[in-house]
Amino acid sequence: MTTDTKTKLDAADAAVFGFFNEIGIIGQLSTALLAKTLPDGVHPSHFSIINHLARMGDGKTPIRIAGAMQVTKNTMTHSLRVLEERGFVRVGPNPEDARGKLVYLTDAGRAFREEAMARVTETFTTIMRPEDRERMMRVMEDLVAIRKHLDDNRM
Amino acid sequence: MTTDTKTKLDAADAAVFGFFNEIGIIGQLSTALLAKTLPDGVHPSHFSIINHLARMGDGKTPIRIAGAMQVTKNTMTHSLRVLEERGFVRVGPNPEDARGKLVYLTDAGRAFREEAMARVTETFTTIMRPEDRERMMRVMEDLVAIRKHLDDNRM
DNA sequence: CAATATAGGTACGATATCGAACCAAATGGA
DNA sequence: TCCATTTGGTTCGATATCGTACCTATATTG
Repeated sequence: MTTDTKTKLDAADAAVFGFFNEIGIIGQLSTALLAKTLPDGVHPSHFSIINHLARMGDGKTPIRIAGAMQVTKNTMTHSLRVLEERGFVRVGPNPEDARGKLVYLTDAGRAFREEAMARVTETFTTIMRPEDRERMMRVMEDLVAIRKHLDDNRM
Repeated sequence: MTTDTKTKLDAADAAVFGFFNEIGIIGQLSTALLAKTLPDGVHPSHFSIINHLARMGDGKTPIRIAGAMQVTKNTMTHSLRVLEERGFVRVGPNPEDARGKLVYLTDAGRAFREEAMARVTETFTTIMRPEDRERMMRVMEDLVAIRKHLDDNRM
């Protein structure tokens, strides 16, 4: 029985490892595509921050954004400085905590997001065939569930 | 008709964008997990190179590895130097091309991979519940197809 | 109330990655 | 054959990210 159990476990382990391997490759390829469609000097991580603020609402603290982006607060300090220099975000004081700050999207930031999303989406949809889109729609529900579970169980 | 077509296109576009968004988040979270299980000084990209050589066979040129890893040749030069210093790979001359080199895994490199994979897999399987694994198995086929299509259509 | 602990941010040094420039060997015409 | 082009690889300067240390302000506890 031990060998049987072990064999099953190994197969399951390999499946899990393979899943993350596929995810990693697709993520890398799509991030590379995204990077190419962004203007010079704008890193995918910058776009990701703007996108997050637009989707989830702005007026968040740098720490919260760093947590959501899975980067350290030092990295966020740096990224926010770049975004502020470009006029995409505004960083103001936090009225509720004299130590903290709050980050707001500017009109220029929102406009930049719209434009970038249009270009990126055009690139993506050009490459993806109808059958690929069907595959994407088919797996979406499971992907969302897995993402949520991972998100809720960070270590 | 134009508006109808446009509406459908927008919905499909949003689905494609959403798919890559989910993939990106899962990829980031899993890479962060991987990084935490690797020993100090070993970057996920280093593990990825070793894993690639073990799976696909070693004796490849740095350029080919760089292409597979989606990084530039400069980055590969740097990564291979690190891996060589750690004794995980051996870089020798290419008998067929005096300009080129060939990369081989050492016994230490293979041993390191075994050990790292065991730790990583343990971390992953600890977090993933049975229902998550079912989801993973369910989406694997579609993910592989999408990955292959993206891989064959790099731009 | 004072001392300590905690949390938000920043500064600094290190590594990973990239783009551009460069070198050396191979390749392919004229 | 010889020169131009291509290809494999390195070097250099720049940015993104991280870990550690540090500062300041809030929170906590005696």
